[in-house]
Formats: sequence, structure tokens, C-alpha cells
Amino acid sequence: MPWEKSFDENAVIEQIMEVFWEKGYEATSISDITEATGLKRGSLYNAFGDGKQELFLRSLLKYDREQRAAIIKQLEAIEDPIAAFDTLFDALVQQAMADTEKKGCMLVNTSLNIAHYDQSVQELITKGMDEFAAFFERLIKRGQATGQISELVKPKPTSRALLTFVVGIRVMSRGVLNKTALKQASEQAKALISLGR
Amino acid sequence: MPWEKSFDENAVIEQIMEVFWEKGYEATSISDITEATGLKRGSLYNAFGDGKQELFLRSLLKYDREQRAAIIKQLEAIEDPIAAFDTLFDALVQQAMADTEKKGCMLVNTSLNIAHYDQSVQELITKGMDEFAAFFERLIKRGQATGQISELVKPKPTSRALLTFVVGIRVMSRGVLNKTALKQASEQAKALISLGR
DNA sequence: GAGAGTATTGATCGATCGTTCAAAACACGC
DNA sequence: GCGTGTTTTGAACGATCGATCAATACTCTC
Repeated sequence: MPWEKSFDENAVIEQIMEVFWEKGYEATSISDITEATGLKRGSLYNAFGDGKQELFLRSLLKYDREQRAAIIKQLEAIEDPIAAFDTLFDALVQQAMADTEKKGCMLVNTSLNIAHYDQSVQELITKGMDEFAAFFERLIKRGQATGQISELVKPKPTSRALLTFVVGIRVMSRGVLNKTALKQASEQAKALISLGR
Repeated sequence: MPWEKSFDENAVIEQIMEVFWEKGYEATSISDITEATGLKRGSLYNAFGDGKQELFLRSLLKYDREQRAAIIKQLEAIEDPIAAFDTLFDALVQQAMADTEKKGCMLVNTSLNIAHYDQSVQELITKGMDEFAAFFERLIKRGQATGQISELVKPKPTSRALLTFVVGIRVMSRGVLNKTALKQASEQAKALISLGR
């Protein structure tokens, strides 16, 4: 009978994800990946099949599951919607400061060139973005139910504005804005849900 | 005496800028550039010297001068600050719809990977972003002088939030958000300068 | 029209790209 | 321990990358 693989597929994808996350799809070479994982070229292709595109898709899937979806789930656990907002925007600044390599958010980084990727990547990005907007929408409606957010705030447009703002923060935190400026900007997010008070 | 170049340097940089704008720095090859300009490889290097990096810097300089700076200058001419805001955010949506190639904003596209470029590119980006924020700050202060904007609005933090929001819009308009969602989001921008009313 | 000097051309450089493949190494069932 | 089937290995593929350079074409001065 066969012979089991000598490495942990999940751990390898994690390492590959880090490389794609830091350098982006175009700038990442197969050599970068073999160096990061210790795997030889042939092993990569034997284990994961279709090459660079497939490796990227798997990396992005892992990121989507373990970063984006995990954060939303975490925030969903906060019952006070205003507290959830504050927690998120605080966390964005915290993460930006801790991100010494200036990797930013892999989903946002990829979304900039969304048109250049194949369909499965495009769908993964739009799905992730949609779910984030939907989360904002739920937060707003909950806030309106408790009276913490004015009825003047329109849930869907505002949720999309918040998503757009988060994307902007993720981009700016990769080097354009420093900590002070970033904190100042992110604190203004609450203005978007403060209409009429 | 010498022999004059047979092409218009400025027009050639314009063509090169279009390529970099659409495909980005990494994904643009010298072959792409020779095809777009009709120039042979040798002519390119003879005329512009240092190769790809220099070509990109010149393209970005042209973009900064003729797109970013030009828009700010245009908006400066509008005396009513609120009208200037509205004009800008309307224009962002209009541009996004007209941008069938989904090129977005070259400055924003480049800013995402700002850390990967050399110093001259980095400075060009931060300078452009700073000037945009400074423009917002002037608008806010003018609005407060006329009483159109509440004194509760903090000019500097809000200007940075507006800049961040614009960046987000530029990213999202490259494929993630459709026209409706984009319009909804961008209309929420005025909430950022509507504190206290 | 001869000479000077630059622009243009196209072949070519070495390096690296993503990918493939045959041979070697290995763990299992028998 | 031998055969079977998979993994691993590392060389090699053709293509393309950014960049260079000698040869050629050309415009100007005198």
C-alpha cells in the first residue's frame, strides 16, 4: 500500500498563505513558496495539483475562514451593538500597529485586483465582503431595536459605508497613515451611525 | 549635431501610464510597454534610462499632476464647501461607472503596496494623500466659518476619515460593489461632516 | 558631400518564471 | 524480503522576465 505524506497539509497551506499575504499573488514565486515551506517543487505539485492559482485559492480560503469569518463570529458574541462597533474599530488600529510587516488584510489586498483573478477567487471575495456588510446591517438594526441608534440611520446604505470605511482603513494602515492619524480616522467611524443625535 | 527623437516623450509616458494604471507595476512587462507605445526595447532604455522603475515613477508623477492635483484644483474653485463635498462624492461614483476597465485610482492602487516601492514613489504617494487630507481640512474649516458645518466636527480627524473613505470607495469600485451599493455608500459620506445637526 | 554624433533597431544576455517528469526513496501488504 | 504504489527529489523544460549592446539609420554641421 501507499506511503503517507510526510508533512501536514494544513500547516503547509498556512505557511503559503503567509507568503501570499505578505507579497501578494503576482510578486510571489514558486521559489518563495518552496523556501517558506521547505518542500521541493515536485512535492508541491504532487500534493496540491494545479499550481500557483490553486495554492492561492486555498490560502485565501484559509484566510477567509480563520481570519475574516472568525472576527465576525467573535464580534457577534458582543451583545451591545455600539460596543461591537467600538471593539471592531479599536481592533483595526491595534492590528495595524502590531502588523510590523504591513501585510494588511489579505482579502482587501486581493479585492483591489479582483478583476484579474478567476471566478472562484472573485466569488470568495464578494462573499466575504457581503457577509461583512450583512453583519454591519444586523448590528445597526439591533442598535435601532434597543434605541441606541437613531431610526434616521438607513441600515443597508450605512452598512455599505461602514464596510467601505473599513476597507479604507485596511489600505491606509499599510503605510500611508501613521498610528495617530489612523486612530483619529477610525474614531470618526461612529459618526456614520450617529445621525440624528 | 545630434538627431532629434522621433516621438513625443510626453505622449509616450501617457501611454505607459495607461498600462501601469491598468495592470499595476508587477504585472506590467517591458513587452507590454513596447507594444503599447510602438517603441523598441532599446529606444525605451535610451530615452528614459533606468528602466522599469523610472518609467513607473514618471507615470505616477504624470498621474499625480494631471489627475489628483487637477481634481483638487477643480474642487477648490467651488466656493460652497458643502457643494464641493457633494461634487466630489458624486464624481467618484460617476468615474467608477465610466471606468469600464476597472482601473480605479492609480495612486490608491499603488498605495496598497507602498512598502514595496522605493523612496521616491513612497514620498509621492504620501504627499498626494496628505494634500488630499489638507484639502478636506480646508473645506471643513471654511464650512465652519460659514456656519454650514458644526463646530463639533474636528477638522483634522474628520479630514483623515474622509480621505480614508475616499480610498475605500476607490477600492470597492474596482469590482466589489455595484453601482447601487457604491452610490448608497458614497452618500453616507456627508454623515462624517454632519455631527451635531 | 564628408564627418560627427545621436536615435533606432533587433538580436541576445543571464536570470527567473511556472511547470513537468523520470528516477530514487520510502512504507506498506503479503 | 519482495512487490506495489505513492511520495520525494532535483534536474530540466520552454517561456518570459528586465536589461544590454553592437550594428545600422538618420539628421545635423561644416
